[in-house]
Amino acid sequence: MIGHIDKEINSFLLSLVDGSNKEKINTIIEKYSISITETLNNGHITTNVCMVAASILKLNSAELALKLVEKLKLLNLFEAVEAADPGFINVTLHRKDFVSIINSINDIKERYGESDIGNGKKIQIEFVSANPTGPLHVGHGRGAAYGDAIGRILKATGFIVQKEYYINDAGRQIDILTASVILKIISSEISEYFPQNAYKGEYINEIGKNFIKKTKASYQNLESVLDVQKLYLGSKDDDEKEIDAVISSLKDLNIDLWDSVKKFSVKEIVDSIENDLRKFNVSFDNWFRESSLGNINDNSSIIASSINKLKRDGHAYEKDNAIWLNTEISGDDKHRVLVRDDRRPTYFASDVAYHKDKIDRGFDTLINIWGADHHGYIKRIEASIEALGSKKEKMIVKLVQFANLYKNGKKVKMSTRSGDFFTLENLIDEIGSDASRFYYLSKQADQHLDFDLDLAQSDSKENIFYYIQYAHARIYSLIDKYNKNVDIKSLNLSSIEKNSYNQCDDLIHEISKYPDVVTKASNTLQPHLIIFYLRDLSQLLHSYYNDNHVLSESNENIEAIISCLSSVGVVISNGLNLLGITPIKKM
RNA sequence: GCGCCUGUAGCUCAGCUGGAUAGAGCAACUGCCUUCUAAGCAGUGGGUCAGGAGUUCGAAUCUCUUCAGGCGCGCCA
Repeated sequence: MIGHIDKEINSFLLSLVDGSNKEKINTIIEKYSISITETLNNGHITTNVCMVAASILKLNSAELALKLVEKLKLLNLFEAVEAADPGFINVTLHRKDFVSIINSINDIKERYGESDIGNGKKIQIEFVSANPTGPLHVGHGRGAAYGDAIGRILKATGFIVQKEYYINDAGRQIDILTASVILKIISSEISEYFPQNAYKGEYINEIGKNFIKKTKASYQNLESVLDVQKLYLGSKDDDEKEIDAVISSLKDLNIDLWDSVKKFSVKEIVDSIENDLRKFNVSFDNWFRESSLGNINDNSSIIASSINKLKRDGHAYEKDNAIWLNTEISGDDKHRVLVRDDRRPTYFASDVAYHKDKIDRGFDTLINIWGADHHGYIKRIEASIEALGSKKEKMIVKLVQFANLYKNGKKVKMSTRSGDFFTLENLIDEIGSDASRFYYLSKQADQHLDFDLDLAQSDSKENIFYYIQYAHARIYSLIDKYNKNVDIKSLNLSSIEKNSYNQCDDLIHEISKYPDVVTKASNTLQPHLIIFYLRDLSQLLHSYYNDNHVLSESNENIEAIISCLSSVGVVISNGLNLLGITPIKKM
């Protein structure tokens, strides 16, 4: 129906102007909206086109509205078409058309809400990408839930989506991890030495033990392969220098042991991260390793060729023995170092090469989901994208703010270095994957979130997660009670169609809004819109349920009601699925 | 100092590509379980949308400005 009106509006607009003003018409078409009304008081469909047109063409909006009303009436498609101040047009559908949404939903089920607005555009979403130096914590959980949800939403709206995890398996943090594991192995046998800046969590111990178990044949006696007396070269005055000294002496002492512990540790941690994410119902299509960008000294590597191209094109230059990138192109406030004066590349250099590689892989849009503390990093990456000859608009960075956990009314402390923290796995074990995802997504991603564990487990209406699930469960238990084997599509809708039963009208109106909600969530990358919509829909369902005793209605009414409630259930289920949450049928 | 985010009911938040009387939950008060799940429903009270100025037929929404809070500004990752 909206399609019909849209078409009519376009020809109406063209009739208002002569050929020279086509540009203004396009502006109007871009700006006006046509949508399902907020409440049934204003009919079923509304548009503000006359007000928008009036302001751009300097005409009177009320007069335009009257003209358009006449035109729409001539179509003979609607029950009523009315103008409302100061220029709204409200369309009331024939009852049969208004109700027909029930059958279409029951017909296409899980596809209701899907669209092709993405038009097959290829989008890549890179998220989580936590350093493989320890388990995922609750901060990572929010990015995981968010990235996965927008992946599902974009896919449902016609985009081709790839979800990618970038593994920082090269660089200093990994060296510290490797050193930590080796020192744990030694210290359990030989000495107690452990630098301040090494990783200390229990998981380091576990990795050490597993390494010994799996490789005891080749490294039976650690003392023979590693002369630990030489370890104490490091200066103990400076924590940073100390760990660096330990790293380089461990490498010098036995590079084979170093490499094999490094490989083993990264694998152990990546496996455990993948495992946690699986429990969280998050999967990735691709795991990209920083190490695959290659070595800066190898001219054929991605990282070297990226830097060489930047230098060739005059965007990167040498100064003070380092290589710098001019990032002013994007409004960054200073130039950034790509390669240090000791010829080691910075983290930024890897990221420049990584983004070049992503663009070379042919995506139309790259979505990066980063912790909000990285926002200062956006401009320099944009600059590198432009400098490499692409458009910075290709990349969209979505920032995810920190989440604070509260338990028994108190903030749960989190600190990574001490090794004592609340992991994502802890969270899932405590309240479940679905409730966790729900609360992570219940607020805009770029704003601080207070995550209340007690609320997420409580039995009250305040716990929106269960409020929505309860609505879904009520519908299915009612259908079961009516007839466990009912074929919904065979039910007769006539008593709602004939308006002899209209208590479901608010529900019907609400479910007809759902596709707009999904579209908006996709356009704005905001999954929380779906949560708030589902809460409103659930509220209408609970209210209806309380006021009406379905199974004591006439047979004809029951058939129509069950059919309608089933379509409501489909919508709740579809919405939850877009968030990666499994709808429940029994509480 | 510069950049980003935020300020809406006592509390936690929706609403922000401008649109119809500013919404919801909690808390307070009042009702509803012999009937399909009370993890529910109905009702009452509660607002200078931080302050000011501007653009507009129309501003919580856009612009400017002031105030308040958070975060970021490494040859760290």
